[in-house]
Amino acid sequence: MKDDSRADRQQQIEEAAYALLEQKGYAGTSMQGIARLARASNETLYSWYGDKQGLFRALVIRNAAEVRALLEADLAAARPSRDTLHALGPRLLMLLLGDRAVALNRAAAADPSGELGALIAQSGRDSVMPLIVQVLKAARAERLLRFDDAGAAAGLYLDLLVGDQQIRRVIGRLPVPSEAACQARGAAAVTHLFRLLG
Amino acid sequence: MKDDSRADRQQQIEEAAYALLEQKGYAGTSMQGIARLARASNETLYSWYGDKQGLFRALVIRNAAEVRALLEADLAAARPSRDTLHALGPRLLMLLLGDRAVALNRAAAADPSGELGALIAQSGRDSVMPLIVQVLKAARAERLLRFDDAGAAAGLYLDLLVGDQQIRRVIGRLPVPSEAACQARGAAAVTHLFRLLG
DNA sequence: CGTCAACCGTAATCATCATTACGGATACAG
DNA sequence: CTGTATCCGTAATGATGATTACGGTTGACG
Repeated sequence: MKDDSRADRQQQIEEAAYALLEQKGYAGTSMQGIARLARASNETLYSWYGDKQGLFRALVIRNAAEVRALLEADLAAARPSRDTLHALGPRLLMLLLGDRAVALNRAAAADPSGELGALIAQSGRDSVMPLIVQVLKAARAERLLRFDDAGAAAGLYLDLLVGDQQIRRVIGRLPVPSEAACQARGAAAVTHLFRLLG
Repeated sequence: MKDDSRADRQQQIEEAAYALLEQKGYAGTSMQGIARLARASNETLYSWYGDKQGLFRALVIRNAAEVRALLEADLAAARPSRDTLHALGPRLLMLLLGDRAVALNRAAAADPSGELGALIAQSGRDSVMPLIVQVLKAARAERLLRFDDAGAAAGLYLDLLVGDQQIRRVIGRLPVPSEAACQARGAAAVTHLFRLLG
Protein backbone atom coordinates (compact mmCIF):
# COMPACT_ATOMS: atom_id res chain seq x y z
CA MET A 1 0.00 0.00 0.00
CA LYS A 2 2.80 2.34 0.88
CA ASP A 3 4.52 2.44 -2.48
CA ASP A 4 1.24 2.61 -4.20
CA SER A 5 -0.04 5.68 -2.43
CA ARG A 6 3.30 7.35 -2.72
CA ALA A 7 3.33 6.83 -6.46
CA ASP A 8 -0.19 8.28 -6.63
CA ARG A 9 0.94 11.25 -4.61
CA GLN A 10 3.88 11.86 -6.89
CA GLN A 11 1.59 11.62 -9.84
CA GLN A 12 -0.70 14.26 -8.35
CA ILE A 13 2.22 16.52 -7.58
CA GLU A 14 3.60 16.21 -11.08
CA GLU A 15 0.19 16.81 -12.57
CA ALA A 16 -0.02 19.98 -10.55
CA ALA A 17 3.42 21.02 -11.72
CA TYR A 18 2.42 20.50 -15.35
CA ALA A 19 -0.81 22.39 -14.85
CA LEU A 20 0.96 25.43 -13.48
CA LEU A 21 3.79 25.19 -15.97
CA GLU A 22 1.41 25.05 -18.90
CA GLN A 23 -0.58 27.91 -17.52
CA LYS A 24 2.03 30.28 -16.15
CA GLY A 25 5.39 29.25 -17.48
CA TYR A 26 8.48 28.28 -15.59
CA ALA A 27 9.06 31.60 -13.87
CA GLY A 28 5.43 31.79 -12.84
CA THR A 29 5.44 28.32 -11.35
CA SER A 30 6.37 28.35 -7.69
CA MET A 31 7.02 25.45 -5.41
CA GLN A 32 4.40 26.79 -3.04
CA GLY A 33 1.94 27.00 -5.90
CA ILE A 34 2.57 23.39 -6.81
CA ALA A 35 2.24 22.32 -3.20
CA ARG A 36 -1.02 24.21 -2.79
CA LEU A 37 -2.52 22.86 -5.99
CA ALA A 38 -1.49 19.31 -5.15
CA ARG A 39 -2.60 19.71 -1.52
CA ALA A 40 0.86 18.64 -0.50
CA SER A 41 3.25 20.39 1.82
CA ASN A 42 6.38 22.24 0.95
CA GLU A 43 8.32 19.90 3.14
CA THR A 44 7.22 16.89 1.17
CA LEU A 45 8.18 18.47 -2.13
CA TYR A 46 11.63 19.29 -0.90
CA SER A 47 12.12 15.98 0.79
CA TRP A 48 11.14 14.11 -2.36
CA TYR A 49 12.74 16.18 -5.06
CA GLY A 50 15.50 18.09 -3.32
CA ASP A 51 14.84 21.42 -4.95
CA LYS A 52 12.88 23.07 -7.70
CA GLN A 53 15.21 21.90 -10.38
CA GLY A 54 15.04 18.40 -9.04
CA LEU A 55 11.30 18.38 -9.47
CA PHE A 56 11.54 19.46 -13.08
CA ARG A 57 14.33 17.02 -13.66
CA ALA A 58 11.94 14.31 -12.54
CA LEU A 59 9.29 15.58 -14.95
CA VAL A 60 11.69 15.50 -17.88
CA ILE A 61 12.93 12.03 -17.10
CA ARG A 62 9.48 10.56 -16.65
CA ASN A 63 8.23 12.21 -19.84
CA ALA A 64 11.17 10.93 -21.82
CA ALA A 65 10.58 7.42 -20.55
CA GLU A 66 6.97 7.58 -21.71
CA VAL A 67 7.94 8.87 -25.14
CA ARG A 68 10.52 6.20 -25.55
CA ALA A 69 8.13 3.47 -24.47
CA LEU A 70 5.48 4.55 -26.95
CA LEU A 71 7.92 4.72 -29.82
CA GLU A 72 9.46 1.40 -28.98
CA ALA A 73 6.02 -0.12 -28.98
CA ASP A 74 5.58 1.13 -32.54
CA LEU A 75 8.90 -0.33 -33.51
CA ALA A 76 8.16 -3.67 -31.89
CA ALA A 77 5.11 -4.12 -34.08
CA ALA A 78 7.51 -5.42 -36.73
CA ARG A 79 5.73 -4.11 -39.78
CA PRO A 80 7.25 -3.23 -43.11
CA SER A 81 9.47 -0.26 -42.37
CA ARG A 82 7.44 2.14 -44.44
CA ASP A 83 4.39 1.37 -42.33
CA THR A 84 6.45 1.80 -39.22
CA LEU A 85 7.43 5.27 -40.37
CA HIS A 86 3.80 6.07 -41.03
CA ALA A 87 2.91 5.08 -37.49
CA LEU A 88 5.96 6.62 -35.86
CA GLY A 89 5.85 10.05 -37.44
CA PRO A 90 2.43 11.23 -36.28
CA ARG A 91 2.97 9.77 -32.86
CA LEU A 92 6.28 11.55 -32.50
CA LEU A 93 4.69 14.78 -33.61
CA MET A 94 1.90 14.49 -31.07
CA LEU A 95 4.47 13.88 -28.37
CA LEU A 96 6.91 16.60 -29.35
CA LEU A 97 4.24 19.23 -29.91
CA GLY A 98 1.95 18.32 -27.03
CA ASP A 99 1.44 20.61 -24.07
CA ARG A 100 3.70 18.54 -21.86
CA ALA A 101 6.76 18.55 -24.05
CA VAL A 102 6.28 22.21 -24.88
CA ALA A 103 6.00 23.14 -21.22
CA LEU A 104 9.19 21.23 -20.50
CA ASN A 105 10.99 22.90 -23.37
CA ARG A 106 9.93 26.27 -22.04
CA ALA A 107 11.26 25.36 -18.66
CA ALA A 108 14.54 24.32 -20.24
CA ALA A 109 14.74 27.58 -22.14
CA ALA A 110 14.17 29.52 -18.95
CA ASP A 111 16.55 27.48 -16.84
CA PRO A 112 19.76 29.51 -16.53
CA SER A 113 21.89 26.51 -15.62
CA GLY A 114 21.13 24.73 -18.87
CA GLU A 115 20.83 21.46 -17.03
CA LEU A 116 17.23 20.90 -18.03
CA GLY A 117 18.07 21.56 -21.64
CA ALA A 118 20.84 19.03 -21.55
CA LEU A 119 18.50 16.49 -20.01
CA ILE A 120 15.77 17.11 -22.57
CA ALA A 121 18.21 16.77 -25.40
CA GLN A 122 19.76 13.67 -23.96
CA SER A 123 16.54 11.92 -23.08
CA GLY A 124 14.73 13.40 -26.06
CA ARG A 125 16.51 13.61 -29.37
CA ASP A 126 19.41 11.49 -28.27
CA SER A 127 17.16 8.62 -27.35
CA VAL A 128 14.77 9.01 -30.27
CA MET A 129 17.38 9.27 -33.00
CA PRO A 130 18.61 5.69 -32.58
CA LEU A 131 15.07 4.43 -33.05
CA ILE A 132 14.67 6.43 -36.25
CA VAL A 133 18.03 5.21 -37.42
CA GLN A 134 16.90 1.68 -36.78
CA VAL A 135 13.77 2.06 -38.93
CA LEU A 136 15.68 3.74 -41.71
CA LYS A 137 18.30 1.02 -41.75
CA ALA A 138 15.55 -1.55 -41.98
CA ALA A 139 14.11 0.37 -44.93
CA ARG A 140 17.52 0.37 -46.55
CA ALA A 141 17.79 -3.36 -46.05
CA GLU A 142 14.43 -3.70 -47.81
CA ARG A 143 15.90 -1.58 -50.64
CA LEU A 144 13.29 1.09 -50.11
CA LEU A 145 15.81 3.76 -49.29
CA ARG A 146 19.34 4.51 -50.38
CA PHE A 147 21.82 6.41 -48.20
CA ASP A 148 25.28 6.20 -46.70
CA ASP A 149 25.02 8.11 -43.47
CA ALA A 150 22.11 6.81 -41.44
CA GLY A 151 22.43 9.64 -38.95
CA ALA A 152 22.13 12.23 -41.71
CA ALA A 153 19.14 10.42 -43.15
CA ALA A 154 17.44 10.40 -39.77
CA GLY A 155 18.17 14.10 -39.41
CA LEU A 156 16.61 14.76 -42.78
CA TYR A 157 13.53 12.82 -41.79
CA LEU A 158 13.20 14.76 -38.56
CA ASP A 159 13.62 18.04 -40.41
CA LEU A 160 10.87 17.10 -42.81
CA LEU A 161 8.63 15.81 -40.05
CA VAL A 162 9.12 18.32 -37.28
CA GLY A 163 10.73 21.31 -38.95
CA ASP A 164 10.46 24.46 -36.91
CA GLN A 165 7.15 23.57 -35.32
CA GLN A 166 8.68 22.99 -31.90
CA ILE A 167 10.19 26.44 -31.59
CA ARG A 168 6.98 27.98 -32.81
CA ARG A 169 5.02 26.06 -30.22
CA VAL A 170 7.45 27.03 -27.48
CA ILE A 171 7.24 30.68 -28.40
CA GLY A 172 3.49 30.45 -28.29
CA ARG A 173 2.72 31.10 -31.91
CA LEU A 174 1.41 27.69 -32.87
CA PRO A 175 -1.52 25.88 -31.23
CA VAL A 176 -1.46 22.21 -30.36
CA PRO A 177 -1.84 20.39 -33.66
CA SER A 178 -4.77 18.11 -34.24
CA GLU A 179 -4.23 14.43 -34.71
CA ALA A 180 -5.30 14.79 -38.32
CA ALA A 181 -2.69 17.47 -38.88
CA CYS A 182 -0.02 15.20 -37.41
CA GLN A 183 -1.14 12.36 -39.68
CA ALA A 184 -0.97 14.61 -42.71
CA ARG A 185 2.40 15.99 -41.83
CA GLY A 186 3.75 12.53 -41.06
CA ALA A 187 2.56 11.24 -44.41
CA ALA A 188 4.06 14.19 -46.25
CA ALA A 189 7.37 13.66 -44.49
CA VAL A 190 7.47 10.03 -45.59
CA THR A 191 6.56 10.95 -49.14
CA HIS A 192 9.29 13.56 -49.31
CA LEU A 193 11.84 11.30 -47.69
CA PHE A 194 11.21 8.58 -50.23
CA ARG A 195 11.43 11.07 -53.03
CA LEU A 196 14.79 12.25 -51.76
CA LEU A 197 16.32 8.95 -50.76
CA GLY A 198 14.25 6.45 -52.71
CA MET B 1 24.86 65.77 -31.06
CA LYS B 2 22.00 64.98 -28.76
CA ASP B 3 20.37 62.31 -30.83
CA ASP B 4 23.69 60.86 -31.66
CA SER B 5 24.84 60.33 -28.11
CA ARG B 6 21.46 59.04 -27.11
CA ALA B 7 21.54 56.46 -29.87
CA ASP B 8 25.00 55.44 -28.70
CA ARG B 9 23.72 55.13 -25.17
CA GLN B 10 20.82 52.98 -26.26
CA GLN B 11 23.19 50.84 -28.19
CA GLN B 12 25.34 50.32 -25.11
CA ILE B 13 22.33 49.50 -22.99
CA GLU B 14 21.06 47.00 -25.50
CA GLU B 15 24.49 45.45 -25.82
CA ALA B 16 24.53 45.02 -22.07
CA ALA B 17 21.08 43.46 -22.15
CA TYR B 18 22.20 40.96 -24.79
CA ALA B 19 25.35 40.16 -22.88
CA LEU B 20 23.44 39.31 -19.73
CA LEU B 21 20.68 37.53 -21.59
CA GLU B 22 23.16 35.36 -23.43
CA GLN B 23 25.02 34.62 -20.25
CA LYS B 24 22.29 34.19 -17.66
CA GLY B 25 19.00 33.78 -19.47
CA TYR B 26 15.89 35.88 -19.15
CA ALA B 27 15.16 35.13 -15.52
CA GLY B 28 18.76 35.80 -14.57
CA THR B 29 18.80 39.15 -16.33
CA SER B 30 17.75 41.99 -14.05
CA MET B 31 17.17 45.60 -14.90
CA GLN B 32 19.68 46.57 -12.25
CA GLY B 33 22.20 44.21 -13.79
CA ILE B 34 21.72 45.78 -17.20
CA ALA B 35 22.00 49.27 -15.76
CA ARG B 36 25.17 48.38 -13.88
CA LEU B 37 26.81 46.74 -16.87
CA ALA B 38 25.90 49.61 -19.17
CA ARG B 39 26.88 52.18 -16.53
CA ALA B 40 23.45 53.66 -16.87
CA SER B 41 20.93 54.36 -14.15
CA ASN B 42 17.75 52.54 -13.41
CA GLU B 43 15.84 55.71 -13.93
CA THR B 44 17.10 56.07 -17.47
CA LEU B 45 16.17 52.50 -18.33
CA TYR B 46 12.65 52.96 -17.08
CA SER B 47 12.25 56.34 -18.60
CA TRP B 48 13.34 55.08 -22.00
CA TYR B 49 11.75 51.69 -22.15
CA GLY B 50 8.89 51.84 -19.68
CA ASP B 51 9.46 48.49 -18.09
CA LYS B 52 11.43 45.31 -18.46
CA GLN B 53 9.23 43.94 -21.15
CA GLY B 54 9.48 47.19 -23.02
CA LEU B 55 13.22 46.88 -23.15
CA PHE B 56 13.05 43.38 -24.57
CA ARG B 57 10.37 44.46 -26.96
CA ALA B 58 12.79 47.05 -28.26
CA LEU B 59 15.48 44.40 -28.67
CA VAL B 60 13.17 42.16 -30.67
CA ILE B 61 12.00 44.94 -32.92
CA ARG B 62 15.45 46.22 -33.65
CA ASN B 63 16.77 42.75 -34.32
CA ALA B 64 13.92 41.99 -36.66
CA ALA B 65 14.55 45.17 -38.58
CA GLU B 66 18.18 44.20 -39.07
CA VAL B 67 17.28 40.71 -40.24
CA ARG B 68 14.77 42.04 -42.67
CA ALA B 69 17.18 44.60 -44.03
CA LEU B 70 19.90 42.03 -44.66
CA LEU B 71 17.54 39.67 -46.40
CA GLU B 72 16.02 42.37 -48.53
CA ALA B 73 19.50 43.38 -49.59
CA ASP B 74 20.04 39.83 -50.81
CA LEU B 75 16.78 39.95 -52.68
CA ALA B 76 17.51 43.29 -54.24
CA ALA B 77 20.67 41.94 -55.84
CA ALA B 78 18.40 40.66 -58.61
CA ARG B 79 20.27 37.48 -59.43
CA PRO B 80 18.85 34.30 -60.87
CA SER B 81 16.55 32.97 -58.18
CA ARG B 82 18.61 29.89 -57.54
CA ASP B 83 21.59 32.09 -56.69
CA THR B 84 19.40 34.19 -54.48
CA LEU B 85 18.40 31.11 -52.55
CA HIS B 86 22.04 30.15 -52.19
CA ALA B 87 22.82 33.53 -50.70
CA LEU B 88 19.68 33.80 -48.62
CA GLY B 89 19.81 30.41 -46.92
CA PRO B 90 23.15 30.64 -45.15
CA ARG B 91 22.49 34.22 -44.16
CA LEU B 92 19.14 33.32 -42.69
CA LEU B 93 20.71 30.46 -40.79
CA MET B 94 23.41 32.66 -39.32
CA LEU B 95 20.76 35.11 -38.21
CA LEU B 96 18.29 32.59 -36.80
CA LEU B 97 20.91 30.57 -34.99
CA GLY B 98 23.14 33.41 -33.82
CA ASP B 99 23.48 34.28 -30.17
CA ARG B 100 21.19 37.26 -30.47
CA ALA B 101 18.22 35.50 -31.97
CA VAL B 102 18.64 32.58 -29.63
CA ALA B 103 18.75 34.83 -26.60
CA LEU B 104 15.58 36.54 -27.74
CA ASN B 105 13.86 33.24 -28.33
CA ARG B 106 14.78 32.18 -24.82
CA ALA B 107 13.34 35.37 -23.48
CA ALA B 108 10.15 34.75 -25.42
CA ALA B 109 9.94 31.21 -24.09
CA ALA B 110 10.34 32.46 -20.55
CA ASP B 111 7.92 35.35 -20.92
CA PRO B 112 4.65 34.25 -19.33
CA SER B 113 2.59 36.85 -21.15
CA GLY B 114 3.49 35.48 -24.55
CA GLU B 115 3.83 38.99 -25.90
CA LEU B 116 7.48 38.60 -26.80
CA GLY B 117 6.74 35.35 -28.58
CA ALA B 118 4.05 37.02 -30.61
CA LEU B 119 6.42 39.82 -31.52
CA ILE B 120 9.20 37.46 -32.52
CA ALA B 121 6.87 35.44 -34.67
CA GLN B 122 5.39 38.53 -36.23
CA SER B 123 8.65 40.27 -36.93
CA GLY B 124 10.47 37.01 -37.57
CA ARG B 125 8.77 34.27 -39.51
CA ASP B 126 5.88 36.43 -40.59
CA SER B 127 8.14 38.98 -42.19
CA VAL B 128 10.63 36.49 -43.62
CA MET B 129 8.12 34.16 -45.22
CA PRO B 130 6.93 36.71 -47.78
CA LEU B 131 10.51 37.19 -48.92
CA ILE B 132 10.99 33.46 -49.35
CA VAL B 133 7.70 33.23 -51.15
CA GLN B 134 8.87 35.96 -53.47
CA VAL B 135 12.06 34.12 -54.39
CA LEU B 136 10.24 30.86 -54.90
CA LYS B 137 7.68 32.48 -57.14
CA ALA B 138 10.48 33.95 -59.17
CA ALA B 139 12.00 30.49 -59.46
CA ARG B 140 8.65 29.17 -60.61
CA ALA B 141 8.44 31.89 -63.20
CA GLU B 142 11.86 30.79 -64.44
CA ARG B 143 10.48 27.24 -64.64
CA LEU B 144 13.01 26.04 -62.12
CA LEU B 145 10.41 24.95 -59.60
CA ARG B 146 6.90 23.57 -59.84
CA PHE B 147 4.32 24.01 -57.09
CA ASP B 148 0.82 25.25 -56.46
CA ASP B 149 0.92 26.56 -52.93
CA ALA B 150 3.76 29.03 -52.56
CA GLY B 151 3.30 29.18 -48.81
CA ALA B 152 3.65 25.43 -48.50
CA ALA B 153 6.73 25.49 -50.71
CA ALA B 154 8.30 28.17 -48.53
CA GLY B 155 7.48 26.13 -45.45
CA LEU B 156 9.17 23.12 -46.99
CA TYR B 157 12.23 25.17 -47.77
CA LEU B 158 12.40 26.47 -44.21
CA ASP B 159 12.00 22.96 -42.83
CA LEU B 160 14.86 21.74 -44.98
CA LEU B 161 17.00 24.73 -44.16
CA VAL B 162 16.34 25.31 -40.50
CA GLY B 163 14.75 22.12 -39.29
CA ASP B 164 14.87 21.74 -35.53
CA GLN B 165 18.13 23.58 -35.09
CA GLN B 166 16.50 26.58 -33.48
CA ILE B 167 14.91 24.66 -30.65
CA ARG B 168 18.13 22.79 -30.08
CA ARG B 169 20.02 26.06 -29.88
CA VAL B 170 17.46 27.53 -27.52
CA ILE B 171 17.66 24.54 -25.23
CA GLY B 172 21.41 24.86 -25.21
CA ARG B 173 22.31 21.64 -26.94
CA LEU B 174 23.73 23.03 -30.12
CA PRO B 175 26.61 25.47 -30.42
CA VAL B 176 26.60 28.45 -32.75
CA PRO B 177 27.11 27.03 -36.22
CA SER B 178 30.13 28.07 -38.24
CA GLU B 179 29.67 29.99 -41.43
CA ALA B 180 30.87 26.97 -43.35
CA ALA B 181 28.24 24.81 -41.71
CA CYS B 182 25.56 27.31 -42.67
CA GLN B 183 26.81 27.36 -46.24
CA ALA B 184 26.72 23.60 -46.41
CA ARG B 185 23.30 23.36 -44.90
CA GLY B 186 21.98 26.09 -47.17
CA ALA B 187 23.32 24.31 -50.22
CA ALA B 188 21.84 21.00 -49.13
CA ALA B 189 18.47 22.64 -48.56
CA VAL B 190 18.48 24.06 -52.09
CA THR B 191 19.50 20.73 -53.57
CA HIS B 192 16.74 18.92 -51.74
CA LEU B 193 14.19 21.54 -52.58
CA PHE B 194 14.95 21.28 -56.28
CA ARG B 195 14.81 17.55 -56.05
CA LEU B 196 11.37 17.72 -54.48
CA LEU B 197 9.86 20.53 -56.50
CA GLY B 198 12.07 20.64 -59.57
C1' DC C 1 -3.91 1.12 22.76
C1' DG C 2 0.66 3.43 22.22
C1' DT C 3 4.64 4.71 19.32
C1' DC C 4 6.70 6.59 15.45
C1' DA C 5 7.62 8.24 11.03
C1' DA C 6 5.76 10.72 7.31
C1' DC C 7 2.76 14.22 5.96
C1' DC C 8 -0.02 18.48 6.26
C1' DG C 9 -0.84 23.53 6.91
C1' DT C 10 1.22 27.47 8.06
C1' DA C 11 4.55 30.64 9.07
C1' DA C 12 9.42 32.26 9.38
C1' DT C 13 13.89 33.18 6.78
C1' DC C 14 16.55 35.30 3.30
C1' DA C 15 17.41 36.77 -1.35
C1' DT C 16 16.45 38.64 -5.33
C1' DC C 17 14.37 41.77 -8.24
C1' DA C 18 11.03 45.25 -10.50
C1' DT C 19 9.91 49.68 -9.78
C1' DT C 20 10.23 54.27 -7.63
C1' DA C 21 12.65 58.17 -5.37
C1' DC C 22 16.31 61.47 -4.48
C1' DG C 23 20.40 64.42 -4.33
C1' DG C 24 24.24 65.69 -6.99
C1' DA C 25 26.62 66.36 -11.58
C1' DT C 26 26.56 67.81 -16.42
C1' DA C 27 25.42 70.12 -20.37
C1' DC C 28 23.06 72.81 -23.27
C1' DA C 29 19.97 77.00 -23.83
C1' DG C 30 19.06 81.65 -23.22
C1' DC D 1 26.55 83.15 -16.05
C1' DT D 2 22.12 80.99 -14.54
C1' DG D 3 18.24 77.88 -15.25
C1' DT D 4 16.49 73.61 -16.70
C1' DA D 5 16.31 69.08 -18.36
C1' DT D 6 18.63 64.79 -18.33
C1' DC D 7 21.48 61.47 -16.49
C1' DC D 8 24.19 59.11 -12.89
C1' DG D 9 24.89 56.52 -8.48
C1' DT D 10 22.70 54.89 -4.79
C1' DA D 11 19.28 53.73 -1.87
C1' DA D 12 14.40 52.83 -0.59
C1' DT D 13 9.97 50.15 -1.27
C1' DG D 14 7.24 46.08 -1.94
C1' DA D 15 6.47 41.61 -3.89
C1' DT D 16 7.46 37.31 -4.80
C1' DG D 17 9.33 33.04 -4.05
C1' DA D 18 12.91 29.39 -2.78
C1' DT D 19 14.07 27.09 1.19
C1' DT D 20 13.75 25.88 6.10
C1' DA D 21 11.30 25.14 10.52
C1' DC D 22 7.57 23.56 13.54
C1' DG D 23 3.45 21.98 15.95
C1' DG D 24 -0.45 19.05 14.96
C1' DT D 25 -2.51 14.75 12.46
C1' DT D 26 -2.74 10.34 10.89
C1' DG D 27 -2.17 5.86 9.62
C1' DA D 28 0.80 1.67 9.83
C1' DC D 29 2.50 -1.49 13.01
C1' DG D 30 3.69 -3.74 17.08
